Amino acid sequence: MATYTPAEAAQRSGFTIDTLRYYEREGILPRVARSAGGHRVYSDADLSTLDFLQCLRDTGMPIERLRRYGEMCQDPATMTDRAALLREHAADVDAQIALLTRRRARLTEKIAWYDEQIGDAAD
Amino acid sequence: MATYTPAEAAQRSGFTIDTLRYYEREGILPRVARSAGGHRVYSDADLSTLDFLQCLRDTGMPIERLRRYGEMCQDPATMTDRAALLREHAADVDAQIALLTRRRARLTEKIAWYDEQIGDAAD
DNA sequence: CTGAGCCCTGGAGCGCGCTCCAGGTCAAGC
DNA sequence: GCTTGACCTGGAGCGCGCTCCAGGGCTCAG
Repeated sequence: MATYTPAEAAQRSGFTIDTLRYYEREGILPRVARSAGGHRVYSDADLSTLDFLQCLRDTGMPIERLRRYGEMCQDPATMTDRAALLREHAADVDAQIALLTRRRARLTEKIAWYDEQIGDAAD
Repeated sequence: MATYTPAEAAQRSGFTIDTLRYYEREGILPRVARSAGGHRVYSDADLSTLDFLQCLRDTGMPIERLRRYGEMCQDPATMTDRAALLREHAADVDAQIALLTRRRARLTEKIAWYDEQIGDAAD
């Protein structure tokens, strides 16, 4: 089991050191292990948690919901609830993708319209 | 050509009255016509502009970029630039959709994992 | 043992995109 | 004409998600 300094954890996770501290303060990330002197020592498990958190953030899950998920992860009896939360979130993501796709089509139309205008002007 | 009060424009566009004023102040929306007493009078053209702005906002175009697009729309000589801006934005939207789709797959995996855990526990 | 560079904590500050407020003007039904 | 409610302007405030800072402690190469 490898361990990582805050700087390493930041680099590998893609979050900044400040964000890692912030997530820990907010209870999103479980309390990270410490060295004798109080410095954080990240484990592989922490990194994989961070990796999944990145996925949730990328898909627009708000901090407050992330916090609830993080809390539930502390209690093994909450698996069903966690799965439910993720299923709900997945539905949100589907809606996002659907909206974005519709809007994207709109952009295509508008671009085509511009191209037409530009073409006409060239005549 | 129908006209609309601020309240009607807000309701039809889906933006709030405050947001409409804000967009106008920021130069995103061209200066809206006024009544003798100084009240805004929105036209069908304004509403269709707003509708397209909604599309750009929904796809995450930042205010500053919106402002530049709005400015360019004042000048008919900028069609090519506008088309270029939209093409760039469309590429961003494609990237967003692609990322979201990848993350969505990740969620599916995680949910499946939870379901497996829950199933095992039930035995 | 020392110095340079990480890291610590608590709390303030920031950028975005609105949202709200005070204090006053306009519009329209009665 | 008066009242009621929508609207005006300029500017302050807010919620989110970080990001930065001061003032100090840890660590490790030399």
